[in-house]
Amino acid sequence: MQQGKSAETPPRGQAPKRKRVTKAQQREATIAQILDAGEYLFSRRGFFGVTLKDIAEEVGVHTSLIHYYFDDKEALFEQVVARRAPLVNEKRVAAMDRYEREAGGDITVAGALHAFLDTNLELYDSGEEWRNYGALAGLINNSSEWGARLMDDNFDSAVLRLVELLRKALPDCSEADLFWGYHFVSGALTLTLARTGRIDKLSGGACDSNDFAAVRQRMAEFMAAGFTTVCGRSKGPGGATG
Amino acid sequence: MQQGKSAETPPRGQAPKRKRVTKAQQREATIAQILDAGEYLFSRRGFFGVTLKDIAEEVGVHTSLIHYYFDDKEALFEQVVARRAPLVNEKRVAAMDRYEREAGGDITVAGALHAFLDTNLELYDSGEEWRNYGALAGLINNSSEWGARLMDDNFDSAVLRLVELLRKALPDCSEADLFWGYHFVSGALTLTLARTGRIDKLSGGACDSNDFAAVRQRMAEFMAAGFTTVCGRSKGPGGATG
DNA sequence: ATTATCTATAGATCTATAGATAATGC
DNA sequence: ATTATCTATAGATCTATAGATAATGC
Repeated sequence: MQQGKSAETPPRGQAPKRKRVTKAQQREATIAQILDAGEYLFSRRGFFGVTLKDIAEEVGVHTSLIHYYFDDKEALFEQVVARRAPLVNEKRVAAMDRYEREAGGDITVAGALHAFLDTNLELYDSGEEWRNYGALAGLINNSSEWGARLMDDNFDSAVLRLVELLRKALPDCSEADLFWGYHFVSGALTLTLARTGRIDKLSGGACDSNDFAAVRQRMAEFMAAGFTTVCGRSKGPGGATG
Repeated sequence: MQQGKSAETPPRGQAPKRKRVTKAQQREATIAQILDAGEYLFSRRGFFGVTLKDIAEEVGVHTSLIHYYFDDKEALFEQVVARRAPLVNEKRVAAMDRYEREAGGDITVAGALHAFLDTNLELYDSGEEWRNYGALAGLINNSSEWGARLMDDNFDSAVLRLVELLRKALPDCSEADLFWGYHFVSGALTLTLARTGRIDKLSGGACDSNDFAAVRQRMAEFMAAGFTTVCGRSKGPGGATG
């Protein structure tokens, strides 16, 4: 079913192996291939549904090579998750910083959510590796303890920055309302990233799991209205529900 | 770590085995225990993270007994999912039917969502078995193909009934807006059911993953505001955002 | 000399089946 | 006689390690 180790097709779109490169380059390239393959496979079947052999075959190397580069399966999984998280956070924070600067004192819920979500949805739609990574995040976010811990470790900082903006937009909103609101956003976002295809079938074709542009057109406004309503009031004139 | 096979502690709250019962009763009891144990374990670690031996030990029987009652591991998993789905759907539909009857012609988005969500959140908080089942649904909903198919097979009917009500409340809303809205609701709901504990830590204690009453107080109104805003207009006087 | 990769294998599972045993059913 | 449960085991993995091999590094 998979492309196997045919020398013709370089696995997962990586460069073909061994082509006049230094050892350091070769090392980095192989590690990246293993992480890519793990990301791809873990995103479909979860931690326990993937064997090191699956990953090794996807890359076209022997299983023992994975042990050469990674302590164990769990460490590999955590590195898969950790690899792209910093860029996710940087982009989120950069977008929110920019928004805050441009908004001056007039921060709105919708504005903050647009900054947080739109950049993010674009990133997670910007290539196969990001689509896989998003689907993996979707799985992890709905998994019990271990998943919650991984989400904490990797994504909390930027999320707290969002909540800070929301707090400025809704100064009278309770902490519980703010964080439950974020919880709803988080569930909706990670289900989107998971691209399970459920909404496609359910909607009889009106929606397409892979149409992130459609999500961007709706999600920030949808959630902003929720925050504004639940928190009981918008922030003064020119409120957030536009 | 688990309670093992101590004869004193009946596993998963089931009745102790073999107590003057007919074979049919014994059969049903054992099957129920296996499904309960599977539900519990699958909800924490997913399909691949649980072995038949894990389940057998949790129940206190031999692994081969699971094969006696179930074709294979996959069939067991599907039966775990299928077992409680009819009751979920019945309760959802009954609540929505009642709401529609009582509302007369004046169906609101918030009313429909309250009917769908509140009954559901209550059910999923009504005992350990329901908490486990909800967490399992949370996992499945964010899993790729197989998960989406299981959700379709088990939960579509009641969901389509909800969309029907929403369509009546928002007659000018596009199908895409309706179903994307449901997609957001679905993600938020299944993350809630998963009870991962993430929001507890993130909010510094302001929220508690297990406080479904707090979710009930917020979720329907939050989502109703989202639908109403994204669909562009509410349905005439006395609209839905109250 | 170092290191990227492979071969070989240990030891521990895992799912599933065949067949034995010990109850209940009638 | 039937059936709920257990014993024993086949055959297939799975993770991980030890040690060999074949490149690059200097």
